[in-house]
Amino acid sequence: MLDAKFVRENPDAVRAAMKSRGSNWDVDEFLALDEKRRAIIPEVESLQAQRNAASKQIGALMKEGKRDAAEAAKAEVGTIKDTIADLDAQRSEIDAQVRHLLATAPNLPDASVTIGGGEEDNVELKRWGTPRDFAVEGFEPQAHWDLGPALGIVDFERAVKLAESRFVVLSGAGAALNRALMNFMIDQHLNAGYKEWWLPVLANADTLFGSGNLPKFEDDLYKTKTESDGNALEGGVTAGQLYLTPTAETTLTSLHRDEVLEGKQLPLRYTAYTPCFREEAGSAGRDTRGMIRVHQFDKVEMVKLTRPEDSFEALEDMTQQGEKILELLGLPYRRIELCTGDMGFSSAKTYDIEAWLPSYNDYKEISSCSNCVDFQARRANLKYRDPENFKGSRYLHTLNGSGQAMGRCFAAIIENYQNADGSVTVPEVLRPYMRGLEVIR
RNA sequence: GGAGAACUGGCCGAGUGGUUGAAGGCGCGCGCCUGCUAAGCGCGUAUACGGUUUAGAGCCGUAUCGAGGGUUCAAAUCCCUCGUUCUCCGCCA
Repeated sequence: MLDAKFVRENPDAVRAAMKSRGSNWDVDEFLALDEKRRAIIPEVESLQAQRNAASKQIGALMKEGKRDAAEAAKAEVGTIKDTIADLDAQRSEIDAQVRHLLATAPNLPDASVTIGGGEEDNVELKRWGTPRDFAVEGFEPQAHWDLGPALGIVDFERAVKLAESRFVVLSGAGAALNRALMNFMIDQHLNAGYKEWWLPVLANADTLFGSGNLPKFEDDLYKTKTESDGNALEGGVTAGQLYLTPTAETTLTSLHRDEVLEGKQLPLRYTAYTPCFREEAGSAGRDTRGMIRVHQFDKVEMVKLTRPEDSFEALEDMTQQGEKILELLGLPYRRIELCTGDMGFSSAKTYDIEAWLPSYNDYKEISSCSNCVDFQARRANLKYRDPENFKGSRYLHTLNGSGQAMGRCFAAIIENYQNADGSVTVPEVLRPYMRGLEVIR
């Protein structure tokens, strides 16, 4: 969420930022509502002050036994009361509108981010590793959606039988490889000082609001209830509604929601494995084959809570931590800095890590690391205090990054490590996690 | 899923319609006293928003006693709905 005060005082900067993102968020609508709101507040409050003072007097008169005087005063206050009720109604209407507007405003891109319209304007920052030249090796590489089923470790058909399309079943060495990836990744993060968590994969509306998934992206989420099940509450949220989490970012970031942390505790570095659930409602027809875009996938997530002044350095560290996983797995990758037009809703700056995928003959996103600065902190009320440096409490900064998306990593491994005979060599770092298995055949 | 009890400031805890933003205690901060330690004494100790101010401090106002709504001139106190916790019952990996 943006700081209302900042928007009020820097409307041109916000306008430019929204434009750079390709967002049609209406700064002027906000300013108009904000002005109305700020006009009505003193009015209501001074009337309330009058009422409170008069009520006190009535109390005093009653005590003195002056009943008639008290009754007269009551009648007088009655008219004030009506005016207050009227203004109050106006205020809560405007408040709701302001809240909704602020809740649907995307974060402001950091000044360092390249201005651009979309994917084509992203900036490649580095490459690591060299993709294998299968032509030199004399065979045509198979895509993971052919290779996996051929090896009997990936089964799309049975996934459809059990659920529907865009689900995956893994078996035998495939299931083991997936589990190995999870343990390998988490161990790497533990070595780097992250703390491991195990989390619910159903979360409530407050949690999804804090991360920025609600209210704008409800269509991307699986829900436990339909609208007709319960009482509709304010904000269109169904009573008792839970959502399948699209990423552990949502829950990891909300762990300290409505808490005030001690500055000494920061930075907090958290990691968690969870399955992730996405409707992919808007992605019909994209990446329809294989396990690149599915409704349920596994991910090991990293989240950091930092002091504001440390967050951009923390983003570099976190991105490197994500890259380290791919380096240890021997997967060629490149790092992309997303331009303003391609960044996610909550992010001020995002690096994507893309792994080489022979089936796409291209790099494909496997990780996304973002600094959300105080955007999620404001939504989730995440604060810290540091009495030696300032009075009271301040919003901290939140960061999140995949480390890594296990399904896409799985695909990258079997494609990049495939052999001419259709077998797949297990990356060395994973063998200890697979009871020593060297080759999947 | 059913029944009962509870939910007050950092913590404990008083408070069933009228100077209660909230007694008292603990904790914490500042000061005093005491030749160490311990004890004692005094003062202070919520947050958000709005106004005032160049800014801060200060001052004024409003809101906040689980959340939301209602009754009333006036609600921590009365009513309704919801949430959470605890106890008992049911079900269950």
